[in-house]
Amino acid sequence: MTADQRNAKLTEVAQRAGVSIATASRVLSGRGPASPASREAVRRAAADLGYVPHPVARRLAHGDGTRIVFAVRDRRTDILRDPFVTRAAAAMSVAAEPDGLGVSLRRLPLDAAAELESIAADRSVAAVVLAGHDRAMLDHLPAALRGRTAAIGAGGTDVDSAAGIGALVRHLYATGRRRIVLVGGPPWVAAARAPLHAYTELMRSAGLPIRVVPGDFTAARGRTAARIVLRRWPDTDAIAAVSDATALGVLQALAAAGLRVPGDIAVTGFDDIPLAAATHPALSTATHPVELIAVAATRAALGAPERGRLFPSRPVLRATA
Amino acid sequence: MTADQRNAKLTEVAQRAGVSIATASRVLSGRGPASPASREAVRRAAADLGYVPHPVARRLAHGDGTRIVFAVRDRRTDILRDPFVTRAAAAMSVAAEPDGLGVSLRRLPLDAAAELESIAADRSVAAVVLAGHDRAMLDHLPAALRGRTAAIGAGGTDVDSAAGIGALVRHLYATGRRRIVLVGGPPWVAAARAPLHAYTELMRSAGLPIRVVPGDFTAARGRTAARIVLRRWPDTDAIAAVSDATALGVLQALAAAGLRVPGDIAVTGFDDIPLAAATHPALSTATHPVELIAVAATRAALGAPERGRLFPSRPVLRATA
DNA sequence: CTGTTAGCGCTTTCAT
DNA sequence: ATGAAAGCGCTAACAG
Repeated sequence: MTADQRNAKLTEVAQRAGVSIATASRVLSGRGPASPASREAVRRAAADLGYVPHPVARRLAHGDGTRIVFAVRDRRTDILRDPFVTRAAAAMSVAAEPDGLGVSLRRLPLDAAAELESIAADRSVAAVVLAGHDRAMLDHLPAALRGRTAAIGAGGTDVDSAAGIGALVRHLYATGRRRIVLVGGPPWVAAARAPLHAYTELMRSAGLPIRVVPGDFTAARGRTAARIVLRRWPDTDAIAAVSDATALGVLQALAAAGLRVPGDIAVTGFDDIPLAAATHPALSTATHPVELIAVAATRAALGAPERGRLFPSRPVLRATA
Repeated sequence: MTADQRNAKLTEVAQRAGVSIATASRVLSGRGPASPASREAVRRAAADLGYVPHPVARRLAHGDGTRIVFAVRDRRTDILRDPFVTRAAAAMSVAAEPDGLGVSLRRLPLDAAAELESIAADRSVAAVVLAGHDRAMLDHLPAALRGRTAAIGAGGTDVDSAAGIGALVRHLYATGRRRIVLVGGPPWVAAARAPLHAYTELMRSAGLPIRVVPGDFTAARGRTAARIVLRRWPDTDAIAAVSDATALGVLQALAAAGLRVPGDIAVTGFDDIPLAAATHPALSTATHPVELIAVAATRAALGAPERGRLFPSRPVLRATA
């Protein structure tokens, strides 16, 4: 590999291989026919010259974009700093790297019609990954985005949160808890429906009271929610939150209220964030393979076949329940 | 704004405005002269057609890339899932979005010469942001990368960790601690030098023993480090870690050893991660504006003037010290 | 100030 | 199987 100063271009490779630029292109891009002979010649020439194709030129000729937009719908303006979002975005940035694609992060307001329209019109966008969406959003996607959009959450690639939360609630029940409160997700997020449904069904079939406080996945909301719970249902003996951050907020508020965990009240989270194991008492929760999901969604957005896969969630029982 | 089906191209805008494509380009790209008259005509035509420039074509003509590579040098293979990295990457993804640039994440081995060379040869790369680097790396940057590379950490954009750690150590001293151990960063990271130096100087000038255990910013290493400390220097009355994750690991190990914090041993972290406030006891630490730093580095890599800025770190005293 | 004319580097018909 | 040539959409010398 005779490393060259300036990057060689396709013309030079073709010249050196003694073929036309068209043939060189066919060989190097892997599309179209080429005789074994010229195939070999081009390969060697490219290697000799240390040829690196120009991805931008390639994409322009193809007519496709150079970046993946991860668009997160949320009312919180700081949602793009949320650990779930940053983890997913980072995983996407890793997954798309080999393709020469970068990822851009955008927040979408609850009504995102206009934003989606402008994203669709931006020719630098290769694909879009959505999160925090509702059904309407998925159904009214701009035509130009169809076929190159994937969603994380309900209707797309998601964690099997129903199974995860279900397992935790069942565990709470099995360990004697009967007044179990769910601190759920935001009502306007489609993905919040599944765990809520799982909880509701379990409680109903066990003949137990259904007690739900809506949340927003934050620790701050967890603190507030816990206070609401204590005031509204003083006999509560377990709180299941749909996010670890929320659960930690709950733990704080309970401690401040002088309650012992799990003695007085058991607490569970969801996500199994790294720090869930590092707190006192260590949090019982269920796994959430965010990175795997983000990568799957990215591939789906880029046209990979399998869509709408549900990733398993496994309960991790530590000290709080 | 007569929204059009297909994206209009510059030719059509020029045609509609009654000027040449060159003039239209000059007006729309903002470079080069143009009479107020044609300026206005082009603007209006573009608006009428809902013209959105083709960023990829633009970049090809300009000869510059379409993505920012955030390259993190570390021996840990899972470094790209580290909260610091994901936070920084996400912030960069937000910052670069308006420019139509995406970000890609890559891990670099300790000796990254070859990788940097290949990044330099990749024409899709607009700029590079480095982290976890050492001096040699910065000095031997491929020529093609000079002028479009910025670093997070020593020699680049960084938090003033010396001031932050210094303030915490001084606080420990002021509250009566005399056997203060530092759990530092990895020796092969340039950015780990500053806090170590700050600690060492303070201890030396106070006539106190210098006790350092190298770390790697992880909670696991914090646990190990704490055990080492207890064995090696049983009289230790304070442990200052250079990362919150590490400090949490330290807290765990101390709790497991039956020691009370801050009664027996005070503990401080660094970063002020959101969960630092949510643990029991709440962690005393110092702020680390990761997002601001990442954005500044991104701009620097893209050619903004100001480089090598140091961002302030403010102590946040909670319960552990 | 403005239009003409080459590119930017690669892909892809369309003949041969 | 292969080459010539026409784009992909925009930018930037270079004359006027």
